[in-house]
Amino acid sequence: MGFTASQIRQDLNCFGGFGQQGYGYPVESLYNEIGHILGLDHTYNAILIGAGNLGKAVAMHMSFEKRGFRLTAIFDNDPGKVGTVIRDISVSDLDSLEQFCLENKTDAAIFCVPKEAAHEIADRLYRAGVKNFWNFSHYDLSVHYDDIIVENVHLNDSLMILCYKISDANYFPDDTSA
Amino acid sequence: MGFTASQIRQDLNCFGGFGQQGYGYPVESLYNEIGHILGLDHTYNAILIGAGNLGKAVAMHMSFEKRGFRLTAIFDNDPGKVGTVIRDISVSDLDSLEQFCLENKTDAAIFCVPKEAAHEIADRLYRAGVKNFWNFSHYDLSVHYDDIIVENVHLNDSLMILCYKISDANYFPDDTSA
DNA sequence: TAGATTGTTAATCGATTAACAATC
DNA sequence: TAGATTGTTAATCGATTAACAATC
Repeated sequence: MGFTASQIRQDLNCFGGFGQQGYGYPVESLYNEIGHILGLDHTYNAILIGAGNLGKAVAMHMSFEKRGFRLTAIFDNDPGKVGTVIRDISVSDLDSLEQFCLENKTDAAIFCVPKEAAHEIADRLYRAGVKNFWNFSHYDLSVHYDDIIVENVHLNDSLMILCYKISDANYFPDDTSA
Repeated sequence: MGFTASQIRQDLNCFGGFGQQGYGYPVESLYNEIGHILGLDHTYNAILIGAGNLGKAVAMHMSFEKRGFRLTAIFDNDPGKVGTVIRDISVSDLDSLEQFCLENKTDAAIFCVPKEAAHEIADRLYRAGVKNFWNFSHYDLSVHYDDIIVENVHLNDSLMILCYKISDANYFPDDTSA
């Protein structure tokens, strides 16, 4: 993966000693330990906001259980989508968001809404007590709150990075630094 | 955004001096300069491989023109998808991939295929001369080639990072380092 | 002139790498 | 014992921050 042996040892030792000098690391138990450090053995309840193409893709293709989550509900404000079933979950009306959060422990929100709707819906989630976000919207959620946890997936940034890599390689064809 | 003034100045000066001492930076021309540095004023031709939910979401919601790209074709191996239209582009059969690349300059591939198909299709693209990838597949394309450019969007990693952030915050509630 | 802001050098900080003892 | 591999300290490297001259 391009890491040095030294780096691996340093990084692991931030969390403890997992190997045995002269013998090596026990692969399976180290794998499990890393999963434990990451918190993958939790089961955080997550709700999906937005059942468009992106929301659908995320709902259908992610192995939430392997990553410490469980998808408990899907919300959309489009009446045409409410009631449709995605991966065994019936899409609920966004109006019932607060009620659902009141009745069901909700640890995180997967945020697949257009930029225009982001601020308002984020606000509703925050007031309903949901403060952890997997944010696919092109919107900086951290602007308004300092006690939320956000992991951003900003595809525009990613695409611009690709553009830069291609352009840079074209200008400096022999540069192998990338 | 959490950067210091010093860092902004240092970073900009990697590419030149864009401001005027005592006066400031001209916002609009600096914005354009950054776009130029990133290569956003290019028009790279990109093809989308995979017209599933994720591929559809990417095709429909990304402003390719603003990011230096133009979507020129969409391919899928599912006969049920071939011929359907996504954002004015008719989905082509994956069999015609090589022929298309032969007849149309193709700079990059947006790679929305399942892990199982990734290696084979990446190989076909490489042999057809496509060596720049926006990679949504859970597959490490750089394993086989050292002369390709890859920008990865690995959603599993992102979700595990969120899981870690939540778990870490729960263990150390007063730690503001995140 | 005084205040403000960039360009650029120097100082600081943190992460990566190297080295080596401890251990199998 | 010899070879190999981790744990841990020290050295190196690079990035961030601070400082200040140049300039409006």
